[in-house]
Amino acid sequence: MCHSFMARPPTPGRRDAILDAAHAVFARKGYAAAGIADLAGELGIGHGTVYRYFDNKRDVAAAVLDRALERIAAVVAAEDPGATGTLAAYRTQVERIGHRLYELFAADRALGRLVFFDLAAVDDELRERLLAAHDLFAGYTAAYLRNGVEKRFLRADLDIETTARVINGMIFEGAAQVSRAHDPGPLRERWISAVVTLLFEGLGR
Amino acid sequence: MCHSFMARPPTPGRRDAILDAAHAVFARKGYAAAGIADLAGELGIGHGTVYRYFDNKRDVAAAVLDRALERIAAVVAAEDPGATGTLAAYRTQVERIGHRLYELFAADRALGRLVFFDLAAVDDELRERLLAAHDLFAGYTAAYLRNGVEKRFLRADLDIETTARVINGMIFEGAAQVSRAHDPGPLRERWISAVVTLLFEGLGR
Amino acid sequence: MCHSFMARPPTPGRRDAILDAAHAVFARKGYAAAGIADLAGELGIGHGTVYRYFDNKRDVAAAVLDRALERIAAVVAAEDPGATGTLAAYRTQVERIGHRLYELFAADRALGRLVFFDLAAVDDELRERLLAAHDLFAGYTAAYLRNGVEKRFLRADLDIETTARVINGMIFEGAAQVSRAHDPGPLRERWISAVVTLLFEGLGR
Amino acid sequence: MCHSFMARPPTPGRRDAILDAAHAVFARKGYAAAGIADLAGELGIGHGTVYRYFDNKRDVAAAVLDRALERIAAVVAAEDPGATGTLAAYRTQVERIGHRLYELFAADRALGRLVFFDLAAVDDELRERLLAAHDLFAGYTAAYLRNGVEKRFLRADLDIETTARVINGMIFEGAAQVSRAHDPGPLRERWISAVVTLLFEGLGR
DNA sequence: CATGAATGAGTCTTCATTCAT
DNA sequence: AATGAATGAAGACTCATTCAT
Repeated sequence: MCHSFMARPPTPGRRDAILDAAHAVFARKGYAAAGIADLAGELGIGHGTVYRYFDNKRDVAAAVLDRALERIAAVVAAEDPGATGTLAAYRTQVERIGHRLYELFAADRALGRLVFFDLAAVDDELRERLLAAHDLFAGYTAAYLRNGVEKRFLRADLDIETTARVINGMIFEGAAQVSRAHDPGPLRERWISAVVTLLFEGLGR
Repeated sequence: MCHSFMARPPTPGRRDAILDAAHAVFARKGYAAAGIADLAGELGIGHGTVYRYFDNKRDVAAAVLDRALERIAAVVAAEDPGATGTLAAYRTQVERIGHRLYELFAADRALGRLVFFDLAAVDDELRERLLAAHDLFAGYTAAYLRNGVEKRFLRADLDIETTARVINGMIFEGAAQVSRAHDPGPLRERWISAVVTLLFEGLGR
Repeated sequence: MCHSFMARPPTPGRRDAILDAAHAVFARKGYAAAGIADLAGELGIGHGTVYRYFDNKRDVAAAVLDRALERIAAVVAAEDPGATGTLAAYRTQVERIGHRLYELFAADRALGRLVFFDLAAVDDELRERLLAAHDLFAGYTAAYLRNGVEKRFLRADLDIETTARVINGMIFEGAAQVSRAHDPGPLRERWISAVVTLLFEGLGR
Repeated sequence: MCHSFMARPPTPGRRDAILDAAHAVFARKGYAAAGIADLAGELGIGHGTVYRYFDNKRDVAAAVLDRALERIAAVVAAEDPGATGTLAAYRTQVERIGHRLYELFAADRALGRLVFFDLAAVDDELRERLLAAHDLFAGYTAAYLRNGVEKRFLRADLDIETTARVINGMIFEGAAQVSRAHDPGPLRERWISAVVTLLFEGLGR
């Protein structure tokens, strides 16, 4: 007998599976060139099914972006900004965060392309969401800096807000490079080393 | 001599006018949402006319990107990497470049959106072109660093290539911020100051 | 068994319906002047639907041509070239084929216009396909002639290949005339009679 | 001084030159695919110039068709239908016409493609013009047949009108074959021979 | 007369979205 | 819930034609 009148609940995990597929396909073909049929084809499901889990294509992109940003935020937020009390300890903390971040982008080559290139071009709202994440990340970095200033191991005259963004700019440019690289391994080490040297030792002799 | 039989020559500046319009429209609506008719409408010309100067929509975007990158390159390349012999002089040089760059992005608010968000998403080839420009800009910065190392006012153990990209990351993140800001004036000063402080004085006390 | 989750299957006969419509519309307006919207309008379907069954407009024309040629080939191939052993029997066979062929073109007035005028002008490849059909039809006619020569009721010195095409030329010119005629009835009889007289009795007294 | 106010007469021969170019280009690319710019490009003139000699593209095609049909008519009409008094003389006359006709199509390979394929598909009116030419040619052939019947060297019971078209069908199918052939030489001889044999000796033994 | 820059009507084609099954 | 057939809005692009020079 046919049970079509019973509302079957959404297939568990299907939403995530669609986001995984979208993550891969958007990164491979670009958002504009990727079709809903491509996402569905990647999963072997009917493309109408995508619309049971998302309102429209843009909605999928928004969710992909959100998930990507959450993964980055998880790395950034994993440390406690108030946990360090010395410059050396902060340096170690920065190195640790850097390693985890570059690990993330090295492990998922699609991530960088999505976050740095494709999804911000979808529409104004998504670009704002990306920029809001930048603000969030800058807030985290600022918290580290503020802690350092308060604990007196960082310069008292730092423009904390701006310096936080400066530092994030260095780091995310590095993430972008790691995403591009054929072999991200050596690049990652060099990048972290360059950032840390600059931050803690400066350019001059 | 009789010119009465000569056809109307290509309208001088028409190609540039189309690129100007495209620059504005792509930045306002985004590349995907902007139609050829929007570009033509902006200029009050027939949309078929656009196709006399460009092969297709993507070709317009490519030219817009190239022009944008050339304007940035002109700023980056305006200084002589070998011109400085002391750390103080180099610091002044960095401040000068920073001012000109932020001036550029402050004066043309569309520029940042195009270069940092929209045009890289058009297709693979444009993204590669943008990345090639990054490489080029990194090369310029590296030349400054190399000069400093040779002249002994910068640390001998610098990873020049990577540090160049780190520095560019800081600067271009700043340009992106200036592009976003409602009032870029104060932001620009703070940013340059933060970058310069970091480069030449470091985070620590 | 429960089929409630099955999508709607491809509408049976839809492809043929589109070809029927295209057959009519191409013959009425000509291939170039007919739009995909005309085909769809003829059927009361959305014009996007046409693209679910055909790659593009030219592809529709190719299928229309193939179907038309198959219908002609079915008539030409209905008889057995080796079935006759006397000149009189062959004459009867020729009359039978002629009747069926002219019947086909009289019943479907569009067929002649498509095959003789419109579809060969679509592009080189369709013209080649039409010429290949001519070759095929000439092969059939040649088989009849070869049978006649072998069975000694036709002249031994016939240039079979060329004569086959000569005969087909007569017949298809007749088909073209029948297609044009307002009332094909009498024309058909006169034509078959003229062809048969010429073939079996000659011009002279 | 500039004399642009004086109406300069049309460049002599320019109209024919355009028709020559159109003849070649239409045959090479097909009417639909050929642009006015292609015609002008072939001649090295501005494409606006074409409009000084023709109202529009279709008008060019019409003139090309007319010229082509006139060249064919000239061959068909070169003989005097009443000039022969015996079957043998008529046979010779037919051979002579055939040779000249195939000579025409062999010398100008474009002619067949234009007349048999491309130009009839331009629009209804051009197709009618082609069919009118067929009628005209049939009239000539009928005049030969009528002469033969009157002079008693052809069968009295001939359906002259229809037989004339049957014969023309044979001949023009031959012309189409000659147009297609890489080397029309041998084909031409075989074709004339086949037609003449059929007309004057028949298929049977 | 000759030119070719400009135009925009017209069409094909794509694909996100809907919805009957 | 799942499917994929159907839809049609939307837009890129072509090119015949016009007309200022």
